[in-house]
Amino acid sequence: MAEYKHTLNLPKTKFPMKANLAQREPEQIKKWEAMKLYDKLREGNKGKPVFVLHDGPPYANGDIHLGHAVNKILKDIIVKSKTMAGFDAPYIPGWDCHGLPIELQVEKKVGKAGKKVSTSEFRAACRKYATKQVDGQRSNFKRLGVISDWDHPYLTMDFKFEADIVRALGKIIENGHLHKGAKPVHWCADCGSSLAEAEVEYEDKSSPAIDVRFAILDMEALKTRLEHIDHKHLCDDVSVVIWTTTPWTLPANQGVAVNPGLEYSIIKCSGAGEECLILASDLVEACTKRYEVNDIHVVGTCSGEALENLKLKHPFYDREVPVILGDHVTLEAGTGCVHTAPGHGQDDFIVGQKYHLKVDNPVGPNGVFVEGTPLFAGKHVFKANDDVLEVLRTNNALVHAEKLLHSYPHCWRHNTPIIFRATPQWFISMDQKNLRADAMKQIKETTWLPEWGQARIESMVEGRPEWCISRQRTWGAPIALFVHKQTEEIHPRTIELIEQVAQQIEQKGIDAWYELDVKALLGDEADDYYQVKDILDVWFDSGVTHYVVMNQREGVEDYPVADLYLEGSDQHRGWFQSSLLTSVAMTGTNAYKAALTHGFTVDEKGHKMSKSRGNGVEPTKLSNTLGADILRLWVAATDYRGEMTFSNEILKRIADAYRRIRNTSRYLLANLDDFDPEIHKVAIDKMVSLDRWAVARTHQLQQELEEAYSNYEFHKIYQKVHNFCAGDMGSFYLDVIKDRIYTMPTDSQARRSAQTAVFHIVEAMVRWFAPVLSFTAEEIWKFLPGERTESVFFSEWYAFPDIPKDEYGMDLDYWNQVIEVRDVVNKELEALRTAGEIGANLQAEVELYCGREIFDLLNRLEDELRFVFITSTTKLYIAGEPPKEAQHVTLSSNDEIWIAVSASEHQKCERCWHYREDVGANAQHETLCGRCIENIDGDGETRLYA
RNA sequence: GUGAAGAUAGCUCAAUGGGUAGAGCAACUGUCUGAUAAACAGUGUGUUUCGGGUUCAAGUCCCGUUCUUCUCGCCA
Repeated sequence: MAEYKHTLNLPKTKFPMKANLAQREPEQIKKWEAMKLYDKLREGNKGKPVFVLHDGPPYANGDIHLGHAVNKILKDIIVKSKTMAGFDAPYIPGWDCHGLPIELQVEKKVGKAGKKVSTSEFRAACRKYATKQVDGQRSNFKRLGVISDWDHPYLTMDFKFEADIVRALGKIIENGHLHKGAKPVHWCADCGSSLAEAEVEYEDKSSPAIDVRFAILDMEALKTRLEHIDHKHLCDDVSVVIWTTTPWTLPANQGVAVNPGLEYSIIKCSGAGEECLILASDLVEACTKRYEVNDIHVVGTCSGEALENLKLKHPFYDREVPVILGDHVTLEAGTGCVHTAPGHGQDDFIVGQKYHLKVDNPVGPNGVFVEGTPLFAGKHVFKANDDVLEVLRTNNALVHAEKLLHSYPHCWRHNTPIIFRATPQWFISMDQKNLRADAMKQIKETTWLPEWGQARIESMVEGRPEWCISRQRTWGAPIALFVHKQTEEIHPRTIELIEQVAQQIEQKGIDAWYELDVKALLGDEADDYYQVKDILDVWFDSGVTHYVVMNQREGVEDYPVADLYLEGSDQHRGWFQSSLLTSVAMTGTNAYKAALTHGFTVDEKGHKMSKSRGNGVEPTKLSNTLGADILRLWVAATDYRGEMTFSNEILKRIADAYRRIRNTSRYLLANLDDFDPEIHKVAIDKMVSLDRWAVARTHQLQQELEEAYSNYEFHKIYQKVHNFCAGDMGSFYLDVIKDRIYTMPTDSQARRSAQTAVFHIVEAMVRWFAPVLSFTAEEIWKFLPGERTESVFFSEWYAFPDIPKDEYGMDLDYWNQVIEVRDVVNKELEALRTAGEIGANLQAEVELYCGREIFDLLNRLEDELRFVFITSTTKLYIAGEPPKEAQHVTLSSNDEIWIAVSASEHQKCERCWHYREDVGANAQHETLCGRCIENIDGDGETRLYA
């Protein structure tokens, strides 16, 4: 039976069907390292136009999560696709290494800096810890197939980097943006440090909400203000009532603010004793209800303005505080009278300055009332709340107390409530040298993708407060300033001194600042100045990577502005902004030409992935089970502009799609087993028409893909490549050419023609998905016939041969029409099959009755039409009188066609499986058709079209 | 609570300046056994989150709603 099977050219390949990615990928990574792929790419691409995607540094702490993987894979896809598009695209990875999260981890191990260990020992431990974290994350990123300069990353803790951070600060000072202030800032008692806006998160907290009497001291003054009301209704005791959720700030109270434009009521309550309370008129009802007093009588009303400068008694200290006016007072909650502690609130501070109120801050850095604070010294503020309540009760100042659940700022690292605390801090001013305005201009000069990113960052920069860059911590770059002990002015030679300090830091790291020989630096002035011991906000570190890396590092040394920054959408508030601000402050222009953002990963319910929800996914674990290419394909397939949904079902679909792409590649390779392009490649104008179509169609798709790559629309690439594999290739072209490749003489032109097309297709295809399925592409690359470079990444998009106008007029449009007819024929064949009359299509014969146009169209294929339909016989007729059993179909061109299908009555050729009349006609080959005999014994058949 | 973005078949994505909602995958059914832990063929599927409005006509424009994500926030 297998007599003729050996005369066929069946597909053959060692390319494995089963991907086995988990095992193969690590081997490939080793090969990339061994061949020094990254270095060779830099060398080989020298002189090409440069494209720089500047890597935003992940924080060097903890294992990478899916979000990290998404970010790095997207960057990798872009860098690789740019490389294949003919750019020199260096990719220097970085890590953010200073900062509190690392300090906290190290504290757990060695104890607090300056207590159990010296600060320099502590810094050494931090450096060691960060190094380890970088190593861990780096191997995780490598495992994802990301190609980058892994051996030479930039670390913000490199001595050179640390020195350059200080230099960057110097540049910003030189440009006049530094500002020293003492306003209240977010303060974390656990950190013992100020926090930036970005380090604050709002969470629900239960606080005491209390109403407190501030008795009016000067009744005569009050009466003067209230001339229009009958004074006899006034009680002896009149109090302004404030409402607060932070009782612990009362010791620092310096006034009570009312809104000048609001109306206030003096109400008389009769209870245990008679008293009068002053409340905003609109809040009287809510307040008295809260106080549970029923018997009330409104004595009179007045504007808030009328109360200005009335003297009040502090509820428990022997202190007179004034009534002051402020527009920030609203009717949203409380009493309309606001307790004002300038040291503990931003509005309080601002309004306090107008009235020259004392900025009292009795709270130490650890959140404990300092020694000498009457009644509360030594108590932690949140614990002191109860004590304050007790004291208020004792002093009969407490009107009401309850619990309130409200949104309250928390430290993003400790997750503990933070406080406002007025301390001397360093700021980058947004306005003293027009930083805000200049940054706003630069935002307009920058491309934001998606577009709404611009509106987002504009609103942020427009409204943000000045940037508090000082931290009272240990592990970070120093604010290397000398401040005059008397004048509090920074040293006049600051810029010069900073450079000298930077040079020392470059040699010894940040410890150089603390071991500094101040005398040597300042000479006789040394005693007049103190050295600032605050460190810089870590956001400053990462914010100046544009200065430290771009324009300095090899590969990007002549390149001051990055083409692209690519981060999660949260970085509008983070790195995009810190980079923008520092860059504008230093140079006047932005550090990047375009900012591209991706969304966050969410689970199948659309909820974000987080540790606490337990719905997170470990990318490394995924790589080691399903393979990094599956993960990469998911990243590419997902429209990252919105949320990126990850679920088991999605992953399953992705794995299915992967198998389809892989298998298509495998089949293409299998048909090239005996093909050597040097010897067998058929010139494009000598190819069979259908093969030329296949090349043209592939070329057309490549153009679409190149555009999608340059627009960073990877999900389109996924869709198009997949559809190409399943549609154009699987269900049409590859199915049709089987007959030619399998049954025609090995070296026949028509067979080599098909192989030539397959060769062009796989050459193109392997490049298309190399940026995404890097491991698989590399694997295919090795199986491709012909001379090969070491890696697919040394090549650019495939250069197709110029396709001449088809001599038979069979262009893309032509074949699209044929395919449409093929589809309707297939439907009829399916009906025949369902009826049990045929099995395979080759068992069928087809008769088509059509109008002149379609007839001419199909007739151009002559007898080869049957190969396009994969049927044994196809006959064409001018419509006339179609038989009754013929199915009538209207094509999209409005042309009509009648289709009659039937099972063939002929014998099946053992070799080509067609059912032909001439099977058995030749006595020497009783089971073969004439075509097969010609193909094995004769010169072989001729094919022109399909 | 603010601002922004999104919500279209089970999944991933489409749908030019408003004109009968489309692909692929999955599912199901069948075929083949010369891509075989494959391949081919055929078959459905949607109150386009929901509710209004404008219009001859709305996934598309307007108003509102719900949910999600990012973001902001002195409830003192």
